[in-house]
Amino acid sequence: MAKYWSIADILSGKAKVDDEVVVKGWVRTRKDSKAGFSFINLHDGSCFDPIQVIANNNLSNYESDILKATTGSSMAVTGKLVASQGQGQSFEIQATEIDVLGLVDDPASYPIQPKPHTMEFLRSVAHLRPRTNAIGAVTRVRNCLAQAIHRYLHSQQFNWIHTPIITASDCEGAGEMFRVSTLDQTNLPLTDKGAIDYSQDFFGKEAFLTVSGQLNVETYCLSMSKVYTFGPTFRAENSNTSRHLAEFWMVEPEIAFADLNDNADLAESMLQYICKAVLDERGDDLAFFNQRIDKTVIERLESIVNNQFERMNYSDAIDILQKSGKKFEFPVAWGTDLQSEHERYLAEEHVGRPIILMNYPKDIKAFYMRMNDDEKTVAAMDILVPGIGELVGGSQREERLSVLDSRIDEMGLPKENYWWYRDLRRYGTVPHAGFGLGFERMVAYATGMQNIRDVIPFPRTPGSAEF
RNA sequence: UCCCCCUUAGCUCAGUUGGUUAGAGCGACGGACUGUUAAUCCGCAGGUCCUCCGUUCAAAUCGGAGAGGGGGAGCCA
Repeated sequence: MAKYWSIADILSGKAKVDDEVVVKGWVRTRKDSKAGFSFINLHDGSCFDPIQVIANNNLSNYESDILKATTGSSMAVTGKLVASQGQGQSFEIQATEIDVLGLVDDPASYPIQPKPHTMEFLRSVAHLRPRTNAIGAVTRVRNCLAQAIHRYLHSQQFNWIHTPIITASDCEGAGEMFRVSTLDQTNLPLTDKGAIDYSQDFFGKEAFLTVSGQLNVETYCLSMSKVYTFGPTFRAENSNTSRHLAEFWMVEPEIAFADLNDNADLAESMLQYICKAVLDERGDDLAFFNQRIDKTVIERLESIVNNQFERMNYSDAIDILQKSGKKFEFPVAWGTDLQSEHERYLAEEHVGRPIILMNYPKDIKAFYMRMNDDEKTVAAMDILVPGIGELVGGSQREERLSVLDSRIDEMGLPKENYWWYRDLRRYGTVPHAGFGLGFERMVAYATGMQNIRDVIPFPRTPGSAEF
């Protein structure tokens, strides 16, 4: 029995010429030569390139099956690995047996035709789009990034904490939440006062999908020292942009005995590591992205790996924007949040590479961010990258109970909801910090894909949860 | 949530001032040629002009409503 190989292993030279091999996959193209054979480009997802199979017309099922195998058909091929006589590939398979497993019903209307498609169209056939070059390449880069994140953090002795998806604590405060309920929506139980009686719901109280694992992961940080979450998060914001999803993945490292600079160091080092991993491991896919999607992708990744990120205080950024002589649609003033156009100017024009903005005004940031000595700013940081904008958001956390309490009061938050979060400051508190990396934004940055809906298999956005 | 744009063949798009039988490229299919690889050449098929209502002698074209999609802004990751 010949060995079943992945196309990646064969094309990278792991099989020997003259070996008998088996490959299985889907037909990308088939061209028939009157010289008495067909060229079949077979793809199995293991790498960017398909392998070329030569099917002679003396195969018993040549007329009956092989000539019917159009683009998208599946087959198992047994044959001899040989050096290619043609150009464009080093190896090819001289087939001795081809088992056509599944034909394509109606080739004329098969959505994935051997021609360019728009991303908008491919979204409408999300169940078939992984068969395209672009989405296949995105899938491999996405996987490479995910594996690299785990590998990097593991090598730094981080523990991966599986924080909950369902949360019954109404204190995450990072955005609108999706409700989780098993109550009969057509016959809701009511309290004496006419409100919905959630005490009868599944958890005995209101429950939601998480918008961030940060508060939960902080609890493990204050025991395990270096931890992270990596999983899906949900925001019920009515955001309709190429950078937002209702369901997305987020990496949130949290480190104890650390300040904002340690936090920025970690984020920078992790981003450099994972970008290097993509450069090292996915050269085939990057070559495609660089040629067809965004001619600056490789250059951009190399620039991340080879350069230190620019670090800048919020206040200095305001100065730079005000002195830029640039006319912005929104005015620049200390104390207001930066607009997209401001972030773009800083990352794309002023420094031309990723920039870490630090120490924002306290009034535009969350309650848990650590108050600086000036009592005007907090130890927050955003990493802005050209083309995407905000890729990372993080902060040093407020570890002093009294300061945390006054921030909670100042923002009018219900202190009782935070009892367990406050306990962390009562029992052995330490300085700690962390950040969140939007995983899809990272994939978009690493591939040059312009719309975040094309870097996640099945995008969920307002009004759209098809498939 | 706000502003703008789009919807015509499997896909990408033309379609003039409202006027006879709605076109092209790609793809598919058939043929020629060919160790081809974004092949090339010839031919053929393919239409609920998003849906509904209205204006009109006449609507792909004008008006209204609805559905779907996209770009930008805000929110953020």
